[in-house]
Amino acid sequence: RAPGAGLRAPRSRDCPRLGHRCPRPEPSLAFSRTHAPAPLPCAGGGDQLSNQHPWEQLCDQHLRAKRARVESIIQGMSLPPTPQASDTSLEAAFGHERERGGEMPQESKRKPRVPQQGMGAARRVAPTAGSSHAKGCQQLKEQLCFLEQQLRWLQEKFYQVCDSEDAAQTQEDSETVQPLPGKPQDRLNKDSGTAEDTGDAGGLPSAVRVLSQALKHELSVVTCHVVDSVLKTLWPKADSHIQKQHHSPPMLGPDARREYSAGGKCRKPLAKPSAMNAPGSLGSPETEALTGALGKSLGSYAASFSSKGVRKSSRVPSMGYSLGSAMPVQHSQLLSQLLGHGQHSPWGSDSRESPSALERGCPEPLKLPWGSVKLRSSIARQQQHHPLPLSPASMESLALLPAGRDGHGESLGNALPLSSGMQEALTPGHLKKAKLMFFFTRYPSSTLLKTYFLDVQFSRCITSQLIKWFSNFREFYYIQVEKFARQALLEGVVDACTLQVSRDSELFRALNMHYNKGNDFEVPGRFLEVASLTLQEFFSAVRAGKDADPSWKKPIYKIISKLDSDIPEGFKAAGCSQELLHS
DNA sequence: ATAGCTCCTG
DNA sequence: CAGGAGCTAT
Repeated sequence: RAPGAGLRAPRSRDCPRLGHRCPRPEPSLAFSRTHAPAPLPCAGGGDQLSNQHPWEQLCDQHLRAKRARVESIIQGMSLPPTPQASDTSLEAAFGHERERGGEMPQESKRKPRVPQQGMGAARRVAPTAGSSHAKGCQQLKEQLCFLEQQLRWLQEKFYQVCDSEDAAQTQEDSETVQPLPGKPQDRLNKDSGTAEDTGDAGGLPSAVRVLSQALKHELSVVTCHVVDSVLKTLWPKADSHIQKQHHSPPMLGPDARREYSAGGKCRKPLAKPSAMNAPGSLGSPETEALTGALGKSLGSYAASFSSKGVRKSSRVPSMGYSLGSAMPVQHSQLLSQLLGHGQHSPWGSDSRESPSALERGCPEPLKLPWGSVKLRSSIARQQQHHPLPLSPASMESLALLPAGRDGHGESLGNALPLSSGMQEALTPGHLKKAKLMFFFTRYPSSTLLKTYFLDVQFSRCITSQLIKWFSNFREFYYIQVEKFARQALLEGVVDACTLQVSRDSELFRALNMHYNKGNDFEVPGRFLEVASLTLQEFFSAVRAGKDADPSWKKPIYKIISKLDSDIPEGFKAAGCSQELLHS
């Protein structure tokens, strides 16, 4: 592969460009083998392995595909783990896929096309030796990141179901209400611990319990596989160490997991070796992977929101499809747990109290009639029987659930996630979110987009539409900047450096008006820097008369394309889009 | 051959 | 913001 192609690699399209409205969504989204992480743990028709749970089959296949991909990537890499290895550690995977300054050669973002005429000999960003390895790492990072987000998404969905279930039961049974209505893990433990206790007439609780176990199992299995293969890939030495304890990948014993945890720096990025991840801690690898990756999450995001007024706090996207204000405490707890605060993430506590869930391999849930028990329907029923104060967005999200789509013969693609709220169309909330994301990234890769719009079922149309959005954003952005650059020139500005975009400047207001209409998001300072630089570049170019060249903007685009920064993790939150909508 | 970009238009 | 044309790199 050519050196510069790194991030953009994962593509799997086979039909010409599409507008934003597809006549019909392709039935099998099944991200082809070229695509990195499939958005769903379900890819492939999965008819073999009939003794396995459908989920498990799908996941297995998915895993095999992923493994194959990883291995092929590795083969393509010149093996010597360069010093970059430390840099390409998993940390980067969950952090900065692009560092400022573009010192990562493999991070070839969209290379703005070199002008057909102007720029002459295309000057690439000299990606050289080792770039293929780094590129491979980069891909792995993105894959991991993406997969991890999927897991997180599932996790969130799962707890939403638990919450609604729990709320309903407390009402029905008139249970003595404790000060705190019970944390998620409490419910979980109750569910998975006591065998048939909660099973009631409706059958829903038991279904949820079974689902809980299945989910936990699947998540842990998948995560283990992925982490394992990545480790194998990047640190062959560590691999040999690990394999001693870790022969049968799917089921990890507690010891193995502990060892695995202590496995060292490889995982450090996933979970900072602090309190909750102390070597002796019982957190399973998957737990730490999740919590760790979430760790740097909403804090920074929350900080990004302006703090005028108490109300602002509610603007921090919380759990999607929240069931209203009925259980604010639970939700905030849930949120903080998902973010890895406190030593017990839901999953961690689960593996502590009932590690058996992992070890026994819980075959029981495998017999669950998945077709009949849908998360969605359980939520819906909940809503009917116990109408909770639903925000419009929540209603919307429910309304958009693929309820009546049965006509499609729903193939593999949407087995679980779709049934629990995956959307096949982009909503105004998504648009708003995308606009805010523009403050951080002007040139998001499709992979990145998939990572941040977890609640949408990606298809080529969706991808194209999102890309088109950002293209439109850029267009507006550049037009505005150019306008102000020319204006400055006319006003007699001489030194480009004096052109700085502040929050007071008109340019900023124009931009802010478009991307942040309600002005309820505090635009990151970094964006101001980027805007300033763009302004200066335009100014200088125009002043130098470069605008005579039809493609005079390309070099500027190229510069700006390197200035993308990380998007706060909070934007990945499931309900982010909806929350933003009425903020 | 095509994904993704810009440019232009409505 | 979407659609389409045209271009480029892969």
